[in-house]
Amino acid sequence: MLYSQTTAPICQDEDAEQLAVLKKHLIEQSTANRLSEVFKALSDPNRLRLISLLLENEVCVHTLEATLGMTQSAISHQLRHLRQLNLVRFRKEGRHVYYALDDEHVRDLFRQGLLHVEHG
Amino acid sequence: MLYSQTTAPICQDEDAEQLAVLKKHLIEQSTANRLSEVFKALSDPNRLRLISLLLENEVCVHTLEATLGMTQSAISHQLRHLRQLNLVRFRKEGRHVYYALDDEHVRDLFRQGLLHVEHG
DNA sequence: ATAATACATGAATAGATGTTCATGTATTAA
DNA sequence: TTAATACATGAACATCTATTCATGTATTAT
Repeated sequence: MLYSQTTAPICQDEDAEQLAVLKKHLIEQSTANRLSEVFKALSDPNRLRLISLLLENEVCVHTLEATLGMTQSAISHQLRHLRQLNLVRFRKEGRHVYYALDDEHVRDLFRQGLLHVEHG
Repeated sequence: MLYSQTTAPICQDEDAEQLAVLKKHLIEQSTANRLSEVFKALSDPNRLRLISLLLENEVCVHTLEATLGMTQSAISHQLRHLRQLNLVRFRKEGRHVYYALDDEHVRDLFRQGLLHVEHG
């Protein structure tokens, strides 16, 4: 078979039953929204570089700045974004603030995506 | 331990060796760019709904329109986007055009993301 | 040939997103 | 207490993105 689909091509005027099958695959709008939020968090190159640093370490903002070559402000804004999505946690210690990734789903998706991109 | 990181907190003025370890985790800029492209493709709710239909079936545009409740134009634009990223293939048959997902990485990421979102 | 169907596409537009700039707060050092 | 360091945040701005609107092309039906 040229096209390795599990079912035949679906076109509504041909088979009404197929249409019903298709509709079962359609994800809910609310599911789509939540799913897109997760992927959106991983959709920016600088945010991905930031996440790659937080993946296995607690790191303070200043060190992120030095390592990423982004401005402190840009990093803080990105961290705020990730905080609002509950994807990172932070801990204040003296005048430092340590951030770490706090979502296993994102960690898993990041790693899987990386595997695919690196040798896919 | 309160924070289950694999290494100690990293802050540059405390330990230069730790900084070197951290830098090894930082992904390349080009890797970040390519990775973000993949996740960006999955970052829009309507596109996710569209992809959910193409995940296991070849479907023609008109049926996508009827099922998704989006305009034909919006769907065609999204399909063009996915085409340019080589994420879908298409096949013309008479006056119909059948689309199908053509990237296992995206398929895997979609499914994994869905699992996490649905019962995570 | 003419009309209708299926799909594509450029332009315009509204909204989202990421960065910078300026400034503010909290903690430590001098 | 004064200065410096570490970080946060609002506003402004430029860019990107998704949709709509109008229109175009190709195929089939009449």
